[in-house]
Amino acid sequence: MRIATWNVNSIKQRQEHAVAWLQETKPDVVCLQEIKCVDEAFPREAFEALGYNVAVHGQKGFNGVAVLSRLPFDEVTSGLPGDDGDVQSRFIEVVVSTSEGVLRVCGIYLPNGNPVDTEKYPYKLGWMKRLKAHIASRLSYEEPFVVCGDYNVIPAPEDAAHPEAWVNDALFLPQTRAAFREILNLGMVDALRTTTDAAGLYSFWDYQAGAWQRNNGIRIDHLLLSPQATDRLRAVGIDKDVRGWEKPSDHVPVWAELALKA
DNA sequence: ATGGTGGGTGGCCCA
Repeated sequence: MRIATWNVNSIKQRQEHAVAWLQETKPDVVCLQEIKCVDEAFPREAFEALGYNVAVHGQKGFNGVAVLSRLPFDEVTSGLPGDDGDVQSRFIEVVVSTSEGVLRVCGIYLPNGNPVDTEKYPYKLGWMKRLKAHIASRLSYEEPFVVCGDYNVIPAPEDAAHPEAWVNDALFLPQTRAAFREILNLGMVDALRTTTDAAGLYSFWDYQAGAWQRNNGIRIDHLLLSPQATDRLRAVGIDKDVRGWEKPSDHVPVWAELALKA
């Protein structure tokens, strides 16, 4: 079972890329972020034609998350618990049944948090606190469970080509990294980092200043695994070549292969 | 070097 995450930066702009990438890599479950459209405008037919079930939690213009799955959804819920006043569409959770039991997947678009001297940074930290509480609650189920998406967190200096450029940024501030570590300390495992300590593995390159051409990247798209999912982890990858396609997203897909038969 | 680029919207915000 291959589970992938990809911030597409507008599904309308990236529909053809998404179809080509799905046909090439055939993931079983895909979490998409920054779809930037309302539910009704999501091009679900394009993905249904490839055999995917589609769950969407959209929003006009900004944010928006979706899940594509070859297996039917047993459950779909959206909205991160803990703040009824939060109207931003950044969280969706699904459950599918494999031949070896259930798999729970949360797709997240964690707030960016910049500029840090505005209300945006406390919103990010509050969102991370709510995410931690939700994950803690789900871990009690003792299921294979994956929380993947655009975390907008650079976990460590080796996850940036130029870490010194990020020291005052919401993606790398000590408080941000500490909040991310608190989630790991619950028992969640960073799929990529548990398989390699290599530096220079990135998932995002800014559109500006030739960041892609200079390989000035950061690793901010992550798959965090419950202990029961970690036990089944077989491979992790970053589909870096997608960043070199015509009119790309600024993020590329990241995926994990779990030993779970559909 | 306080710009640069690319997505949304609607007469600027967000990343």
